[in-house]
Amino acid sequence: MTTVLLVDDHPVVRSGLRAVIDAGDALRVIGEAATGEEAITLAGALRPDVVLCDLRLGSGIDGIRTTAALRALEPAPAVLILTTFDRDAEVLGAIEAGAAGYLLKDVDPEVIVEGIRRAAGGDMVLAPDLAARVLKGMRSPLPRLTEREIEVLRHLARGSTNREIARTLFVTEATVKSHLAHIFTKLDVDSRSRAIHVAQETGLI
Amino acid sequence: MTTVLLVDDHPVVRSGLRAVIDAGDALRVIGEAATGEEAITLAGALRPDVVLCDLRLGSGIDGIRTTAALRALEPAPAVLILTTFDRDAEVLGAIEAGAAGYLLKDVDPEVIVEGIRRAAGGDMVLAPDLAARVLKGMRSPLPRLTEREIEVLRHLARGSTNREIARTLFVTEATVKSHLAHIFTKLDVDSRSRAIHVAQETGLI
DNA sequence: TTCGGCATCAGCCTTTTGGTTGATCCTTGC
DNA sequence: GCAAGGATCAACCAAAAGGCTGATGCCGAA
Repeated sequence: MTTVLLVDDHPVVRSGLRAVIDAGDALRVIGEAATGEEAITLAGALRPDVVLCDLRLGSGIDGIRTTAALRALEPAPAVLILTTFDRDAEVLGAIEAGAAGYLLKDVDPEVIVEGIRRAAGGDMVLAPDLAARVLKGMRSPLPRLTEREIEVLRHLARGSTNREIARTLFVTEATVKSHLAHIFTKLDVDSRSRAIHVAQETGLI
Repeated sequence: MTTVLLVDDHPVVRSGLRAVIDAGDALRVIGEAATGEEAITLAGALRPDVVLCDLRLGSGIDGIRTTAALRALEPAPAVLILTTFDRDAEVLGAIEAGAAGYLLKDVDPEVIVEGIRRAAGGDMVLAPDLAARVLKGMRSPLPRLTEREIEVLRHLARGSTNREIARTLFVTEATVKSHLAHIFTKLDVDSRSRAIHVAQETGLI
């Protein structure tokens, strides 16, 4: 019997997953968590074979950080990411954090069950096109942004001006412009609006 | 016995809702639809008392249009909107389309069951702060944008420059700037980035 | 028909952004 | 220790964006 811990901030989704998973004989849900913190605690106590974890967990730590923390446990559960969109940045981030793969939320129940069984068996569970990229060692077409750049990007997406960003980050406008120039180059755009768009499209923020 | 039709493009969410709703004695799920079109067909055939409908339905018509079509049926089911965010524009749009209210997906199962029961009884089901605005006859605090302005806003959100927007809409940059000035005034912002942010926050686009 | 809202455009001016180049200081890895 | 990458800053220039005022044509409601 493969044991499963569910992590999703929506009770309804948890109920649905539980119904789907417990329907068969091979899998059993042994716990539910609404937040990443809770998931880590519960996983330590319950020692599930597989953790099925939503990428977005409302407030608190996100699915990627949760994955990293879960994989640091001993024994480490297989972590399967549940997501609505197969956005490059986040999914690949989760895989880099040690996830065994991801499932799209809009697939049929059987696919979810099958995915969990494969993850428990040590397989990678990925959509074909993404699997190809991962196996070829390519990260997403988007270069990595540094932490600071992501931070600036977030402020950008809130509509902040360079001056505002500079003030909040306690740096000069020159520094902000420098970060932005790097961000633009990496994202291959030439305006803040388009940077915001690309960042949102790719799940960078 | 109150009958319920579920409309959500995610099978897992439907399973969860079914489990939650069928758990009690008062409600019974009599059908599930993955799209708005399917929902309208099924509602006509099954005549549910309440339709629980996700606001976002992937491809095809959205929750608002679905609501409008459902309310045009005879007899019309009570339509309860399911959503992740209580974004003004969309939720109010759904209510204008005849929805009996909305439920946030992250509430507890009991709240959902209670909401369905109240909707079946003809009540409005709204979060307190929004209820206040609706009852006071106020639409959202945001002024209405014209169609053209929304159109410009959409291009804006894709990161287009004024020149690009002008070209695609076959007008001059002066016109685009004029529309933008109106948009900025109405949204109470002073930059395109912030306009994008506000528009996304409020579900305007 | 007159008025208001909407879409269209123009000119002028200031501010903000973006491009470029180059520099310093730190940390980390080899 | 040195190279590489990252964060920080500066100065200069060109382009884009934004603020303001005002004008025209169209349409529908009062």
